[in-house]
Amino acid sequence: MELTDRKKKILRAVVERYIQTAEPIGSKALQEITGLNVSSATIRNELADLTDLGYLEQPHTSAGRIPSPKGYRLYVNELMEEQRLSLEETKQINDALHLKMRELDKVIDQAGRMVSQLTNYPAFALAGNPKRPTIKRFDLILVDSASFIAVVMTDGNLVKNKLFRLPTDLSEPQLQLLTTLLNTAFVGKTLDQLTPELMRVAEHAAGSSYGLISLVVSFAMEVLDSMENSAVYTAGASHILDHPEYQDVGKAQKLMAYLSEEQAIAHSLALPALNDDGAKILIGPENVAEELKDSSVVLASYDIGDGMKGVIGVVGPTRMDYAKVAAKLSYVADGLSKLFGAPELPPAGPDKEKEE
Amino acid sequence: MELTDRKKKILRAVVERYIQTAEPIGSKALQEITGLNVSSATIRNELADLTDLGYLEQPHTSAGRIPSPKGYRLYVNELMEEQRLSLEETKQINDALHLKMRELDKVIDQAGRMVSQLTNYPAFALAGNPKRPTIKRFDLILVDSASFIAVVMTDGNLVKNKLFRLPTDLSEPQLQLLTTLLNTAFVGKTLDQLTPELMRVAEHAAGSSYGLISLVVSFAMEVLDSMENSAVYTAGASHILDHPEYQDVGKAQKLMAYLSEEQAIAHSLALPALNDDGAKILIGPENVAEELKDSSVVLASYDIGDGMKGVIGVVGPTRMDYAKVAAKLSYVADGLSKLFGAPELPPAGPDKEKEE
DNA sequence: TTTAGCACTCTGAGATGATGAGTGCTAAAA
DNA sequence: TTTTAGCACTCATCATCTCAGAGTGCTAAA
Repeated sequence: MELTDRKKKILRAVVERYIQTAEPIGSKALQEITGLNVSSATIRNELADLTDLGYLEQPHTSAGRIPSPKGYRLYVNELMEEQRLSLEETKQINDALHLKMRELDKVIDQAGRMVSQLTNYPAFALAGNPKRPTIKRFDLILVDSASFIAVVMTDGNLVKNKLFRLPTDLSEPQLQLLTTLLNTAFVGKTLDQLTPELMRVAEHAAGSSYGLISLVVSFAMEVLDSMENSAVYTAGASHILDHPEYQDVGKAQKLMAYLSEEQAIAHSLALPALNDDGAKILIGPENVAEELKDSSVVLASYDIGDGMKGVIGVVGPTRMDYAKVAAKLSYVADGLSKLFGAPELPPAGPDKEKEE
Repeated sequence: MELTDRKKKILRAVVERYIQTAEPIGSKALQEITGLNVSSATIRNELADLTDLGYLEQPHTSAGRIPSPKGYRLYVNELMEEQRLSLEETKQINDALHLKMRELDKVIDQAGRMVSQLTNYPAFALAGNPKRPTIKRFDLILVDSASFIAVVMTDGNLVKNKLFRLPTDLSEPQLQLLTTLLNTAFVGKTLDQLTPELMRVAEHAAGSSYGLISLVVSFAMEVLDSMENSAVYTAGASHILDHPEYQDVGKAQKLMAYLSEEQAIAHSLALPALNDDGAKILIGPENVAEELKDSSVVLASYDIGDGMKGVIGVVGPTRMDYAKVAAKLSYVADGLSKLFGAPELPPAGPDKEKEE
């Protein structure tokens, strides 16, 4: 059954007011802020209807009404107006995004922090890989006779390195041989395909430096493993204490403890949203995790390139300012997609008038 | 003026009991737990003395006594017995330390998390460099005609890399030339010494690929910069809510906000302790930071090698179990020093009976 | 120097009652 | 049929009060 326009208008007023004040709102106040030309008694009747329909709740008999999760859902789906960010806000985000950008990890971490600061809610961010990552190439760099650097590049264009210091000496040709060997034997393989048999074959081929094979390969396995179990970056957990719904320390503690369970966030919350476009809003009991049943989550996904995607999101009370948060989050997610999509570099020449 | 033995015994009992219960303790209870064969009235007299001397405090006229910061200090300096870790505890720490260990950053982060979990207090960890870092060598790896990997190694044996994708083509000889050029021009320089003039000279020498110089060098500058402004890893902030002194949300919030100010932790707290050996304990007002004036901090430093050191620490209420925390922290710090000090690798051959 | 005794202080937990916001219902008005 | 005014009723909140209990400081005797 569709709600009448008047009911919608009242519901919307309740939600928006409650988002601001965190206090139940009564018929008289609604009469004023809705601008409807009806008496408070009429509004009371409407409120009673909305309550029967499950859109509103009453903390106690003689308090005003607050939105129920169902009420928020209707609000988000139908009543909420898309929020435009102010110029100042977009500028702020752009500036932060174009700050120094190093490794993928750091960018994601930084983006999470920014979102948290921007929204005043705790935020999390992660990169997820829908395919199983594989190794794309190996390079070994001789540093001195007893140490070398292994550089491993994956098909997601992620590059990791590690410095190995050895108890024995090592020569350039030896390293060259190893590099060729590694590249022929292990490139294109997923974590599972790096079997002990494969290792044995390669080790055999490596002759006297067979021990190094397993060292470098186990480093490569670590890299692949860390890509599959994507790291989750959280930021701004202390913001939950800003909001009156978490003045009860017990509640705050539960939520904060959940936020530090990175794997829970990754698997039950973020990864399922990896392929949804736009902002996704999960209100109270819509959340799978028990700890989030009376909080809400807003998520947005972004493109990293090479088939990789990422998710960034915030957690807050159900009384969250969904319109604003969703707008900011989408904007940041778009910004990240663009950042990753853009060629790494501006055209080779910097802004100098030099010419050879 | 030295305290009498009896006074010390009483003070110690007050501190240890208060650490356990977080509640003021009165003369009668002390009479029992100290085992002193004197009446509660005598103890009352002693308590009055200790209070006059500033070692104890009274929350209100008719409550028991609690230790003052000065009391804790005396306890920590003279009365506290060194805590031995149980076998189980040392095993737990060892296991955690020998987990998969990738990059320096991750190890430090992981160690912080572990300490937090171990002590139930929020923890932080960082690496600090007493000298100004310099670049030790550059390597460029051609990936395909339009992209290459820059590998930068610093004198702290830290290796970082970055993948560059170019809008124009690139050849192996070109890259070789660049590598040589970078290594001759910029090795051994600190961040400050990478002047625009130096850049100009090198760019000139690079001929047509002069633009790449500035790209790689600015990456190197980022690396140096990130080493100077060492990252701080914090973990377990939610633990502060476990303790009754932070049931007041306002207090908890202030402390949590402070904990997320990484630079504050680094500069005013951790780095000054970089060269102290053993555990360092800062009680309440002994802390420089305003936000920590009624909390305590326990710190321990560890060796990373190559002159680099690191600090790991926890933050908690002044009513912290100093003995236990200091013991755990020292143990972890020692473990880290050993971990970093050990040659990266076991002897080249793994545990196989193969021989060529 | 120690102890017993006692008056005194102060907190914390209940109990009590007034206040006021807000409701639901009824009956009249539109 | 919908809207409105009127009114009795409910319930949280706040301030006030009392009371018990824990713990103290002081005095005078041991």
